[in-house]
Amino acid sequence: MRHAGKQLRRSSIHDVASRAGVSPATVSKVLQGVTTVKAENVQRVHDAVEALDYRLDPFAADLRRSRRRIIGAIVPELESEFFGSMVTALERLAEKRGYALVAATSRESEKREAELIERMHDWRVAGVVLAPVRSEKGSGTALLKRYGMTGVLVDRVMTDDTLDTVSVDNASASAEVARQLVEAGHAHVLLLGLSDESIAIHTRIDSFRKAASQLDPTMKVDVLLAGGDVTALRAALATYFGEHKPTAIYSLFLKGTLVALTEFRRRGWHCPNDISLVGFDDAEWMQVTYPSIAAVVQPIDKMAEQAVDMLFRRIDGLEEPAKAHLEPCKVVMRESVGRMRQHRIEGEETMADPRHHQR
Amino acid sequence: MRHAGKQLRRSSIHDVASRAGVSPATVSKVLQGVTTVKAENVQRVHDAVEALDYRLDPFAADLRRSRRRIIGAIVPELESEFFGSMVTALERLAEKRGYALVAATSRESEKREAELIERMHDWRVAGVVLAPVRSEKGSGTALLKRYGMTGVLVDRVMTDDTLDTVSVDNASASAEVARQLVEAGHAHVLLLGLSDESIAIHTRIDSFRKAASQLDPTMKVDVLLAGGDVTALRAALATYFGEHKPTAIYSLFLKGTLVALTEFRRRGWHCPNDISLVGFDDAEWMQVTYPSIAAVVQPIDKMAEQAVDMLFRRIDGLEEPAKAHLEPCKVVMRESVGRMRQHRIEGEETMADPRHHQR
DNA sequence: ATGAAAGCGCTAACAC
DNA sequence: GTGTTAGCGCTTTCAT
Repeated sequence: MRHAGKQLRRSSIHDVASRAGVSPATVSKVLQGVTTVKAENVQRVHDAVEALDYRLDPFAADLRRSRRRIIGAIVPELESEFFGSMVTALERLAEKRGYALVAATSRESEKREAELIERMHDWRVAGVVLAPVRSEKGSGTALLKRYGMTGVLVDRVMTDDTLDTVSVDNASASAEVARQLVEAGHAHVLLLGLSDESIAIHTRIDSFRKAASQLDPTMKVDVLLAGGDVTALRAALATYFGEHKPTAIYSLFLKGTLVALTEFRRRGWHCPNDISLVGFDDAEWMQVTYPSIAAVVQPIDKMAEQAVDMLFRRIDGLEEPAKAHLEPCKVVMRESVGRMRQHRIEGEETMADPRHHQR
Repeated sequence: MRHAGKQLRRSSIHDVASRAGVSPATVSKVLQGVTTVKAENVQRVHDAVEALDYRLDPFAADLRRSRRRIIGAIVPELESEFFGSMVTALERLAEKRGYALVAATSRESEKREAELIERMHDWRVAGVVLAPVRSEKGSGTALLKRYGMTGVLVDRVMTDDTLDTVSVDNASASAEVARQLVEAGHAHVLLLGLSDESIAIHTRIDSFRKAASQLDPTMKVDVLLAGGDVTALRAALATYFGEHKPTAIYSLFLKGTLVALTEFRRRGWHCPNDISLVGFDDAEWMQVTYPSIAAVVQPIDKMAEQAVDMLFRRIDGLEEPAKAHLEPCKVVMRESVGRMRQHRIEGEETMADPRHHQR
């Protein structure tokens, strides 16, 4: 173990070889744990490695092997804990299999997503986990196919695909939200989302509708889908509240929950007194605020596990039709959802009268 | 542009060369924009590239050049928006200079941090941006030096270092918090943190103390530093409240703010009526909750810019003593901080009586 | 203006 | 058991 300053050239396998008095090939064998090397030479190599502070260049090795021990991850963003946790989990799982994970953010841009896929292709990654920007119709999955890359899609459901996908059981989750809202006596619910092409979002909407109308045919379900960004949604919600007053909001995604809370603040409304709120996506802060915010929690680690499993099955050469894996969510009701008085026993359509106290 | 299935071998520079009827060397020149190539051949090469869907293997190129166009980022975690935003910013900045960023999480483990530094070393990255685990005394910076790697530390102040560092002006920020708290009439403040070795935290404490005692010599400042993890802090805070009742808490880090909020909930306390709260680190949710939470906001993008600037200056060969860069924070007061009645005019030491309303 | 040759650091046949 | 040889895909003198 030698202290090194700024080295001009790092020692290579040749240096180790000559110091150990063997050939580079032997060093390579020792380093890979091939057992057919004479014990004495194994020792000499190890000594040389130690003396020279030698470390193998994995890229050079991979180059020769024509097979990169890297898997790529492309996520829309890293600013919210969902994808942060996702990447962390993927990293751990990939490393467990001897691969390094390189993550990149598409920053919600389809163009950048495409560039990143090309970069991963150029890097000859063994596989890529792609969390597509917004729509799963995106060019991303097409590119993956076009390049013959092995990949799996996460956080989006399958469309037509020849690609394995891992996502959350949106239908069941939404149905469960509907069930709980109906049971709590809510008769008018607003679903809040962005009008992207995402099938996931539409599944959330449709299953909510279906479940709700089954459990309470009279329930009124509004859907507010703003095009574009969060600002548009904020404006749309403000307008909506000018004319309607649902007893609960079911936000279809995390930012929607924030938008709802913002608008509540602006109007001086409080959960659950004035309105109830439950959102898709959980976050750490949601349980410490007052009121705590009800949420559909996605099993991030499970999704990551599934994704990496499927990916490596493909990397290992499995040939079989693409599968769409669905992981179940948990719906965690918290203080932001109030119970309405006697569900419609006297045909009443009055406003909230939660049993929960505010303060 | 040809549609490819699973390719057995991607076309290499040789394939392009032979298709274009030139040598690989010429292709390489064309690809690098060397101007001394005959226009006709330039065209032929481009045509061949197009026809074969050729893409250069950057790792092979880097290998030959003995210089990897990669910079590494090592962060403690990606689950909170701070480091997520940091990595996103670093990625953008690195790419602007033609480098790819590979990020990895040390998961708050010094051991893993060391392993990651070694991996970056093995990868021959051009430089690394390291956000050290907890203590900046960590082995991380030592390893960086030992390997002669060029790197910069972020989010931690300089200790003894021969390494450039970029951090936040903790002293000014804390002094400003003290000023605002004193001005709001607070006379007893609890500082809440983890007892890691971090100089940053101690700076925050010391400057708060100093500023506070200057502005109001009678102010009582308690400091609660729990060893280990967040659970320990939660317990310590619960105990502390058994005996003391400050009028405000200044949380020294994000998780502390969550712990404080948790404990407030458990006790049924509300901000700012029962107690005020301001925390180091801002988050998106803090402005939409009720009450909104006051926070010291760190200029993440600025820090990233500084870090990348310094890093590349070193990569480009600059030799000069390491510098410690300090970026100023903004202190954003929000509803969680209340104003106490007439600051001690009649020697009163009564509890909160905020002018802000709760609901 | 171009190409042959050498080589970045490594691995894998295949002889010996 | 071990070394020789021949690359992986690229760049870069250096002749021509």
